[in-house]
Amino acid sequence: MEYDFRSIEKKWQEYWAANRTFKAFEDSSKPKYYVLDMFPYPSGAGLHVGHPLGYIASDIFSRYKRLKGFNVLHPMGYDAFGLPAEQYAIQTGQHPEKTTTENVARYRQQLDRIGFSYDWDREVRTCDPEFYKWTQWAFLKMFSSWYDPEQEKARPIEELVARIEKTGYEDVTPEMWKSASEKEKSEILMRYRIAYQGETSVNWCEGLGTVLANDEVKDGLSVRGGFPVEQKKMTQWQLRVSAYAGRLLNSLDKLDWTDSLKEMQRNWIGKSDGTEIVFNTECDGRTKPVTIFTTRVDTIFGVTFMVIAPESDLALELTSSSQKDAVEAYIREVKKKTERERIAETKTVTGVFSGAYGINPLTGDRIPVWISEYVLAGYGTGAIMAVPAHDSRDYAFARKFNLPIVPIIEGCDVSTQSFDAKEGKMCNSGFLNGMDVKEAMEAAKDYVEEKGLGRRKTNYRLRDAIFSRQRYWGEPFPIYYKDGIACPVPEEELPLRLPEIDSYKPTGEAPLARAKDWTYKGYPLETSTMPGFAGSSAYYLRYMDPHNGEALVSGEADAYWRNVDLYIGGTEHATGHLIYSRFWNKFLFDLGYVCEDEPFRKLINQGMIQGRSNFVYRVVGTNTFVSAGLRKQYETTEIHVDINIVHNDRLDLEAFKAWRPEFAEAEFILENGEYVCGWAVEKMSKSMYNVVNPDVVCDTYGADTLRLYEMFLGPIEQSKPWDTKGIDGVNRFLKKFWRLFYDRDRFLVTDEKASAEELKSLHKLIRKEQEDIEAFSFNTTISAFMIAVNELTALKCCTREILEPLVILLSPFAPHISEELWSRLGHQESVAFASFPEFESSYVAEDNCTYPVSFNGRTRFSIDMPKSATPAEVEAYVRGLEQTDRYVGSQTIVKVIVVPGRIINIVVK
RNA sequence: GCCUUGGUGGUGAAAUGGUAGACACGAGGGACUUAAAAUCCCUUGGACAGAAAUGUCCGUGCGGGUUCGAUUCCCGCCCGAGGCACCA
Repeated sequence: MEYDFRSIEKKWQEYWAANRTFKAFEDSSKPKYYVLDMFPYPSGAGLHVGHPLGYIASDIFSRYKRLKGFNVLHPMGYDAFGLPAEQYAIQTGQHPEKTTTENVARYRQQLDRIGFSYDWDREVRTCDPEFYKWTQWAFLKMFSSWYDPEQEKARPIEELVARIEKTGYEDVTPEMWKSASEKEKSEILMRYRIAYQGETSVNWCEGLGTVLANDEVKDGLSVRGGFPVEQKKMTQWQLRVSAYAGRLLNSLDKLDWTDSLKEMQRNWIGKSDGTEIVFNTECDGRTKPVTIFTTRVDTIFGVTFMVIAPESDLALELTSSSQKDAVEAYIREVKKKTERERIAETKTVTGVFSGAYGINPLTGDRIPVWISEYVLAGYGTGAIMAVPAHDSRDYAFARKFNLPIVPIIEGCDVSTQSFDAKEGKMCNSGFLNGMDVKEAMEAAKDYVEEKGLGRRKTNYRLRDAIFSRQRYWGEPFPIYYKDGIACPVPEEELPLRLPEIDSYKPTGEAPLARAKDWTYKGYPLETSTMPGFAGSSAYYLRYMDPHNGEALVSGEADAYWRNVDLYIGGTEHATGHLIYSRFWNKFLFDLGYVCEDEPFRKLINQGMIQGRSNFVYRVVGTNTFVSAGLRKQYETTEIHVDINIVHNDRLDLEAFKAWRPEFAEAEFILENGEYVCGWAVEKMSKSMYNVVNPDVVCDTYGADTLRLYEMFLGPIEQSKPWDTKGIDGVNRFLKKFWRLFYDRDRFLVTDEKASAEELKSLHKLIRKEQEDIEAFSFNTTISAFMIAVNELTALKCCTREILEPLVILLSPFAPHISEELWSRLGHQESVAFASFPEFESSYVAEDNCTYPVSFNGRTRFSIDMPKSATPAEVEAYVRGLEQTDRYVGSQTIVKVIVVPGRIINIVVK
C-alpha cells in the first residue's frame, strides 16, 4: 500500500470536523495554553502560500503543546470590516456583506485543506453584529471613562464629575460647573473622556473620502490605495491612547517579543524627558508668557532666537502689526502644501520673523521670535527655544536667516555644522561653566525648577488615535446627537446594526447620512463608522467566550484563559494593531473586565513569503523565445510567464503554447534541449503570474508536504521567496516514513524488542525535537527527523516500540499521515490525545568518543576516551603521553584545554 | 540622518567560542528496468600534490583586535532588508 495522501488527508479532515477533535473546554485540571494567529482579512484573491507560514508554525506549536499535556486554545476568525470590500462594492454595486461572506467561505475551504487544529466553534467575524456589539460596548465604556493621571488608570466619568462638583479639577471650578449649561458640561467632559470628539489636524484622504490614522499613512500616501493625504482640521472621534503612552512603554520590558519590534514600538511612542520653561515675550508693547519644551535646558545660555509652529494659535498672537502681512502670507503658504510636499521639502528651510521678542529667563537677553514649519504644533507646546550652536535644525535655520550662533561648549567648532554631541565642558554659561555636559543637564533642570522658571516634563510622540471614518463598511458608533450633544445609545440596545443604503458611491458626505431613518428615538445618529483596527483590538478576548450574550468575556473564561501565550503574525502591525490592542486591553484591565494588563505574552513575527517570478525572452519582432542562457546573443524583451507551467526553471513548452493564443505558434531556441527561464524575486501578485495557491500544492503533494516544506524553507522569522525547488525532498521524506510501516501491502510493524541503536536514534530525535520546538526552530527539527528516518530505514527498524513514539513526534508537523498510521497501529483515539514521548538519556549516551588533539589549534591526532571522562581526566591522560608520544614529548605543555566530548587543545611553547 | 536586522557552497540553509557547510534541493556518476517513473548507492566549497589511500593550503562581505582557537565576541568600514524621519 503506497502513501496515498489524497484519501488520507480527506479522511482525517472529515474525522476531525465530525468529532470536534480540537474543541477547547475550560478545564482547570490542565494548564492552559493560548496560541493565536493574527486573523486574516478575507480578500477576494484568496489565500496564497505566504498566509499559512505563520498558521502552520502556530499549529505545530499548538499540537505540540497538546501532546505535552496542555489545554490548548487555538482559534481562528476573520477581520472582515474594511476598505477593500467597500471599494469592491463601489465598483460592482454588490453589498460588502455578500462578497465578504463569499471570501470567508473560500478562505475556510483553503484553511481546512491544510489540516489546522482550530476550534472552529469559536470562529469570530468582526462584521457580525453579535461580535461588533462588543466593539461598540467597549467604545461606550471609553466614552464614559476618563484617565486619572494620579491613579494612572481609567476611571468612570462619574468620578470626575463628583470631583469637579466637590473640589474642581484642573481649570474647572465647582462654581463654573454648576452654572454651566448641558452643552458646556458636555464640552468640558469631552476634554477628559477616553473616547472623545475633538477638533484636530487629521490625515484627510480625498481619494478614499475619509480620514486616516497615522499608521494608515505612509510617505504622505494612504497605505490602502496609495492616494495622497493632506492635513486638515476636522472634528473627529478620537481615542485617548496618548494617556497610556507611559504604561505602553514601560510594560514592553516584560513582554517576550523580538527586540526589533519592541524598538519599533518604543520609537513610535517616542518618550522624551525634558523641561517646560516659560519665556516672556513682548509684541507691540503687549507681553505674553510662552511655555516651550526642551530636552536641553543646559544649552539655554546659547539661545539666540525662538520659533513658533505656523499652525499654533500662538503664531498670530505673537505677530506684530508690521509683520502681519508677511506672517499671514507664510501661514497660507504652509497650509497649501500637502503632507507629501512637506515630506519632500524637509531639507528646505522656510520661515518668517513674527515681529515679537522673547526674554531669556536666565540671561535676560532679548531674542527675536520666528515662525517656521520645522516646529510642529502637535508636539510639546508648539514653541521652542533655538540653540543653533548645538542643534542641527536650529543651525540650518540660523544660517539661512543670518541669526547669531553662540557656542557654549569649550573648543567645539560650529563653523560648518552644529555640535549636537552631549560631551565636553560648558562655557559662556554662567553658573554652568566648567561642568561636564552630562552634569550640566541635571544641574540646569534643578536650577530651573528651584527658581520656579519651569518644571521637568515628559513628552511622548504617540498621538491619540483618530477613530472615525467617513465610510460604510465598519461598526456604527452607538452615539446620537440631542441638541448637538453627543449621547450614548444605552448598552441594552446594542448591537446598533449597520443600516442598508442604496448606493456605496462616495458623494462627499458619509454614506450613513444617506441611510433611511438613521436615528435613535428621533435624534440623528453618528454617521461615521469605526476604523479597521476597532474590531481587531479585542478579538482575542472574544475567542475565550465567543457565544456569551451578556459580556465580552465572562469572568470565569477570562480568569482561565487570561491572555495569549503565543501570538504569531507579521511585523506590519507593529505600530497599528499591536499598539491599539495593548491600549484597548489596558483600558479593559483598568475597569476590571480582564485580569491581565497585557494581551500578548510572546510574539513571533513570521517573515513574508515573496514570489519568485519566471521570465521568458522573446526575440524582438518575432514569435521566437530564447532560453535564458543564450539571451545575450539576441535583442529580447522579458515577459512574465505563469510559474505553474515552469518546473525547476524549465519551461513546459506545450503548456506554454496552450497558455495564451498568441503563443500557440511560438518557436524556441533551446540550450541542452531545454528552455531555461529567468527568474526574479518580487512581491507575490496576480499580475506577475507568481502567485502560488496552497490548494495547488495540496493537490500535487498533499497538505503534510506543504506544512513540512514551508517550515523546512528556513527560520520562520525570515522573509524568503517561495520556491518549490526543494519540495520533492520533504515529499520523499514522507514516503520513506510510510515505508517504515509498509512494504507495499505488507504491514511491517512487529512487537519485537527494539535494538540499542534504534533506541538511540529515537531518543536523539525526542531530545532534538523538544529543544527545537521550544526555540521555534522547526527547520532543524525536520532535518533531525530526516536523519532519524534514514537511520531507522538502514537498521530495517520495524518495532512498535520505536515506531509508535515516532508517529507521535511527527504528528504536529504532518498530522494527516500521523493519524492514519496511528490508527493502523490499532489506536481508537486521535493521535492528538497521545502524550509526547519522554526522553531518556541512557539510550543516547555513548561509551567512547574521539577527541581530536590539536597543538596551538592545529589538529595532530586523536585519542579515544570514555565519554563520561571529566576534562581533568582527559588532561591527565594527555600529560601522561608526554613520556611516550613523539608529538607531546618534543614540546613543553603550557595549558591543556578540554571541552567535554568535543575537542582538546594543547598550548605549547 | 537615526534605530533594528542580516551578509556562510550552484540553491534553501546548519553550526552562537571548539573538526565550518549538518539536513535538503540541484548537478554528475552508477544500480534496478525493454524503457520511463519510482527507489537505492557514490561524488559534489575552492586550489594544489599524488597512480591511489591520502595529504597540504585557502575559505563564513571587507580591514583590524581579543583568544591556544572566531561564522560566533569587540572596534572600524562596505552592501542588502525593514522601520522612523524636522518630535526640540
